[in-house]
Amino acid sequence: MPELPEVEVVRRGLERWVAGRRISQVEVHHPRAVRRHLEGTDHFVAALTGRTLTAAHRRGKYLWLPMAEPDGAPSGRALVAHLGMSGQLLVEKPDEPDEVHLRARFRFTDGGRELRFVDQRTFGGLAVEEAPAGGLPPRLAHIATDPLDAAFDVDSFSAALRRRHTEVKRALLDQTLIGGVGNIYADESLWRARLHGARPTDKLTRAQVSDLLEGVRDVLDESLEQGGTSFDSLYVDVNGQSGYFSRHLAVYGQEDRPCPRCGTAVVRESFMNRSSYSCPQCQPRPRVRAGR
DNA sequence: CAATTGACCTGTGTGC
DNA sequence: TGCACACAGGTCAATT
Repeated sequence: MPELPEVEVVRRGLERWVAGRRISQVEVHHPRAVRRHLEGTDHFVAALTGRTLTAAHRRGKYLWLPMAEPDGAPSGRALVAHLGMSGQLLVEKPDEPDEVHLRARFRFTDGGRELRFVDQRTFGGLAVEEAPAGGLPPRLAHIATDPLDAAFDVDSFSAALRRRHTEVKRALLDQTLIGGVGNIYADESLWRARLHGARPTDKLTRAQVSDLLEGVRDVLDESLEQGGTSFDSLYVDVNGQSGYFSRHLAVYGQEDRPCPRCGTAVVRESFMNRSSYSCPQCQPRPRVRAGR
């Protein structure tokens, strides 16, 4: 599934292959793909047709592409995309056969490769949103910056984290606190920081928060390196999975396999309706759990 | 107001 | 062979 590094790879691909091109035609093949565009499918199509996509930006796992009017003036709006769990943005020759789960297609006035949104499970989606020139769309304002962003503020993150009364894994997954961290990176970061996900955030020391943040930063950096290996291809691909998943995961999906640090068997626990993986030796459960 | 839970979705794998 | 069901999990509305 697309995680932050894969989304960043997609952003780079869009920047390279799509930015600067003018849309000639838009097809929506599944209404659910544009459900976040509240004015409806027709409005979505009309808002994009004839406009130029001028750039590609990312905030957490969200992407947005600002648009320009036919005369070149900024339109004050942007195409916003979220890949959900199975979404892909592909740049393909027009004669490539349609994918089974093709949800939307964008053709361009240059007659070149088209942009396709393919999404098996339709958790992802597209919308046209207000977006001030050079700024963040207000609809994405609640998404916090990520540690790869120059604007990320370590001190305010640390303070916010320790002000919370919740478990540390919940906090890592809370996009209003830190952007871009999903289930996989949360588990990997916690393992690196030797913290169990159920540790209460308000009891974390400054040093533990610092270790945790370093873990997040390292795992994002390393996986971006992996996911980045294929971004030179013509496809704006989401399959960064191959390299990263097989080689770099210490605990995620590694139930019963030895912890790379101490050899203890990794355990899987159910948490927030999803799986959590950890090393019971390196990441002991807290004695007093967060909550009430 | 902060924390937490459930709905949304479909392909894949497993057990009976 | 076919069926039922668990699982994957990001986001947001609804609820506590």
